[in-house]
Amino acid sequence: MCCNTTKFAPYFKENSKMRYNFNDIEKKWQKIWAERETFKAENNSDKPKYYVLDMFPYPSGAGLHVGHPLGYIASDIYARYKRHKGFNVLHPQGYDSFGLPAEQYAIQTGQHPAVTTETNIKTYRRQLDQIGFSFDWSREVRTSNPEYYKWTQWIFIQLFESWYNNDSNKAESIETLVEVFNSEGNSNVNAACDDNTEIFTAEEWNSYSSEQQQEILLKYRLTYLAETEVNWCPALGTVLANDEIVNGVSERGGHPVIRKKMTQWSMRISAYAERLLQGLDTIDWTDALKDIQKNWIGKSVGASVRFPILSFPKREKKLDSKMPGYMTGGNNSHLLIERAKEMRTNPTEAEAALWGSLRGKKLGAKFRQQHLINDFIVDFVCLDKKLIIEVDGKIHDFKIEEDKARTERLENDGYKVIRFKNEEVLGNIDVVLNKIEGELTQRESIKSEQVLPSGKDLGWEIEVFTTRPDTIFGASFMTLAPEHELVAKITTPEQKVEVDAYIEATAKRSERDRMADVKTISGVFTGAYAEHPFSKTPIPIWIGDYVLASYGTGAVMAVPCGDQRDYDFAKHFNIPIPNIFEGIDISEEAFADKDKTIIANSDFLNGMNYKKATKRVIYELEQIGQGEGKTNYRLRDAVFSRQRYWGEPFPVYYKNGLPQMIDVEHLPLTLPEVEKYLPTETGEPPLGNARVWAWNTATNAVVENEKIDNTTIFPLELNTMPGWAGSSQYFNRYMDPRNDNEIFSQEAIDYWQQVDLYIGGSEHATGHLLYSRFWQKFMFDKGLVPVDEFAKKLINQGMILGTSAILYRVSGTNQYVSREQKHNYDVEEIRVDVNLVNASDEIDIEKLKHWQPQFKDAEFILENGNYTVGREVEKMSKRWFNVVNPDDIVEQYGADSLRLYEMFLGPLEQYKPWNTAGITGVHGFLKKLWKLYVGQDGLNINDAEPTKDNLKTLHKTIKKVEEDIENFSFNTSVSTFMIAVNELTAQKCTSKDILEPLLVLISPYAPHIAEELWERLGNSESISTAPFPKFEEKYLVESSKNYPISFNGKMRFTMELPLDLSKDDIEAAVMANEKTQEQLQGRTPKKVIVVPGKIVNIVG
RNA sequence: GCUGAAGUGGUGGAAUUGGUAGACACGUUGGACUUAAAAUCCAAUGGCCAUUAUGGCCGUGCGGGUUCAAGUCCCGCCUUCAGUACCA
Repeated sequence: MCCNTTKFAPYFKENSKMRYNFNDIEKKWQKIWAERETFKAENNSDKPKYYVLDMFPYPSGAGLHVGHPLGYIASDIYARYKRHKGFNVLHPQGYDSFGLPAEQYAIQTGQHPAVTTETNIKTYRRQLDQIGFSFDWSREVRTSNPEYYKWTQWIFIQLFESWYNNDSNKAESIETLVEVFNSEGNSNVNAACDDNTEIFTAEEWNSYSSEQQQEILLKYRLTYLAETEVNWCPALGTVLANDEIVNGVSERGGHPVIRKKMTQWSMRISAYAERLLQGLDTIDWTDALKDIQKNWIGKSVGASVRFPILSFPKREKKLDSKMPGYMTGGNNSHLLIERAKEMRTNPTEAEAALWGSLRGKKLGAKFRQQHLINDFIVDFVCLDKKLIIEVDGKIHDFKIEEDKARTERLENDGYKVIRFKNEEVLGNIDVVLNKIEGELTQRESIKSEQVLPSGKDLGWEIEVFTTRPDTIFGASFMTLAPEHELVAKITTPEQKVEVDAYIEATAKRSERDRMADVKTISGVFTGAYAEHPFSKTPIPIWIGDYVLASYGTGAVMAVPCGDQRDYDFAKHFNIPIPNIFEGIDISEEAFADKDKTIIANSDFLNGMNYKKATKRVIYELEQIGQGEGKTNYRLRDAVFSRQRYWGEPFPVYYKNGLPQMIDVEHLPLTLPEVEKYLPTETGEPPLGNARVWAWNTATNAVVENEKIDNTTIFPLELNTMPGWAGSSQYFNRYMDPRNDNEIFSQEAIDYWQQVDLYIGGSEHATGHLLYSRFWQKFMFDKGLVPVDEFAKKLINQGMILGTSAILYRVSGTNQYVSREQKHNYDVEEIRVDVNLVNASDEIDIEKLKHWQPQFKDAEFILENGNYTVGREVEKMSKRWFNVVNPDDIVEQYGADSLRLYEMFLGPLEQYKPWNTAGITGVHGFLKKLWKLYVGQDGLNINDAEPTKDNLKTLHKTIKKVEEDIENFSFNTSVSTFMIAVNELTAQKCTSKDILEPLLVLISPYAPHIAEELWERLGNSESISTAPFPKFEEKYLVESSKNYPISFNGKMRFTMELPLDLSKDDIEAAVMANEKTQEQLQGRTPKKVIVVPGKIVNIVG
């Protein structure tokens, strides 16, 4: 035995070298590529540049599944192809390594997210390496590295220091804005800013305190602090962006989401709405993706119209109207007057705040403070309206009975008493003032009984946005969102109860309920009327929850004849539906087709079409000063704060509650250590747990929290940045990733310019891909990048889906029934590991019993001795147990097989279920390819002159593969390779002139086998930069064509004819053929169509 | 509802401007090799009807239309997927 082994060993060794030993070959070349840095890109080169980028992955604990590499393989093929075509190719890879899963894991285990992330990245790297990607790993970036997020923080500061000038249509330094404020105030500034920004003069600006100025500037900055209503997810303890919510629950984990008000950092992306829209026309992205972004930006063009509010209808007088004068004290006045004076000079904080807003008829009525009424001192009173305002401190909680008696007595005298708590006044004075204002308008003046307060006199008006100003004469009512600020002011006393009840009911309904319930029509009349700008007729004002406070002005002019919702609303509440369309029947439904509209019953708009009428009505509105043309966008500013640990810290500390930026030279501000990754007990973000998280402005260092003195040492921001922060400029950082002085050098960005080809999933359409475009445009405005779109071309690869395996458990038992019989039982679906199931959908019951304990004692109702599982195609996910790992495939078939197979599966953009059944096909192809080059005894290659057939096969392959790669049709080029190898094998081709160029064609797809065979052919340089073979038409030129001969369009037989025959000659030849006569059976054809080189069709 | 994409054998999918529908694979069936299995090779494979090699009919979601000729173009539907959703 021993001797035999020794004797045959050399033979086996030799033989194994001749086999397609993919595991050895792939390891060998991966090592060589890494050692020689074969794919390292230089920032300067004589070659033209090409930048191919993948969306970098989040390194999750589950590792790569077979879906991840799909896009990477496609981009790698393209990158390799471009190298063959003589380009200097940048093809980098990195990790989007901040994110929720690592943090969730940290919360559960206490493991620092950085540790988990590092482990996961190692796994990713190993998995990526074994697939043989041509990444330039020397440029790797990780968003969670301080050296990287230093620049994320830097961009944040740049945004903070900028405002958007709508006149120059670009972002500008905040300094330029301050200059304008100093010299002329803000009345001429045309900026993207908060809606509630007040107008001030230069004098006023200069009189403001530094804090007041900073507060005003925040309303202009491109990143700003604002109290916003956010999507709060209690389970995750964080705010979610709209695109992180799917069907009302969080995308991650599926937890419920509620609306909540919080102070948050926001990004003023809305300033860029129009440019984000226009820019789409300049880039080569798919229409599908552009449409998603267009919809998301949601531009609508129309007009803004202002409707004055009319007087309320008269109501009966109930109040006792004896004139009280201003001396309203009672018998004990002399005792109380001194006390009242004292209280006036020493008001509480809340009283002082409120008085500041009530004094000097600021609300349109005179108030007195600490005034005597009978034997009471009331805080504030408007004698004219007999309205008393009381501001209560904590002590009043214990004097409820006393207060009640006092209120009763005052009300008997005809006063109305409203009470506020200190916190209400200090917390949100606007709400308080709004309520007071509402009360004032509801109460009659005792001085003037005949003239009622009128909205028109007060200058109140409802502003609406409409896309159909041409239908303004069809407006028969108005609807306000229940949350609209005017609602409290204009509602008449008669309607108040009903309106309040409706508002309360709406507030209780969650977004989800509102969404689910689109059909129910609800609303309430406020009792108030607005005046039509042209007809001057009164229009009733309703509230209804179909109007959203967050879009437009939160108010609509309802034109029931032209809008179905308005129509339904009008029908439901019996509101008139005037018809303003010529010859259109609106008795059944509204008519919304604006292109077919001719306006009638509309005064000066009669007889006009939509376009003309719109133009005219806007002109008329401008003439009377009640409206103008306006464009609205659905795109909202993006909330940028997350109540999370594992994210970029904001380079921000707080001085007197106002945010201050840390100087750029002190970046990065690194994440502090915390003991717990959960929010603090007081509900602060996890960074609230950090003990060393204060900023010392003297030393410019992070110091212990105890040292905070608010003079030199200040608290730091506790929120962190969202996931998209780190991914919004990473593509530019790859150009110069190790630069510590700049985000990237001028030379680097000038050389690489922008991404030429970007490949990634379309699920990022309204997230990463929109935010990145926004930041790129900002960087462009700042002169930092040469182009304002970061990716010239974008391809969306489809997702590879899993095929889940489903067991059917009979309800309430531990019995499982096979698929065929499930309809006979009441069953629940249970997903199980797909690896337990064979290709015929039969499960291995023994393995299943060991898989999870619940199956140990389970009973199975079989069908023909087997248990067949149900199948469901869905997203690959750990929780569906349908994840297929690429490692096993690589182990069993090799990386080249995996690469080819993923491409062969179907068109790149298509969503497709993973199914390993076909992988033997491409693996067989590689073996066949190998055998074409390597025989039992060595290479099959020689210098034989190629035959005509050899050349024809090669050149048609060159042509097809080149076209396919340019069109990203990778699946068809795999077929083309198969055909080529099948043909060359049949031709017994051994010619080096054919087989060597063929390797270059295949190399982008299957680089390992190509490199190996390339080397065996005697090449010492890597195949990766070998020139792509040149296609030559002459080898494909044919002298004859096998014409399909069809009769009435149906192909019956074919006929070989020379290509240089004329039409007539072809016709003659075909007619002379006996098969033609057979088909015709004596009939004479009516017509013979001859398309030379294509087809012959005989009609008749 | 609106916007976009798609619908082709048992399966994944081909078909560049209208011009031989089903390339290339998988699977299945039969055969060769083998003690056997694997691997490999050969043949058949859209359906139906015939069968003497030859043939015939029907077929690209459904119904119409344009054309010598339609998977491809036009009109009207159906279904699936994705995005968005009371957006004024």
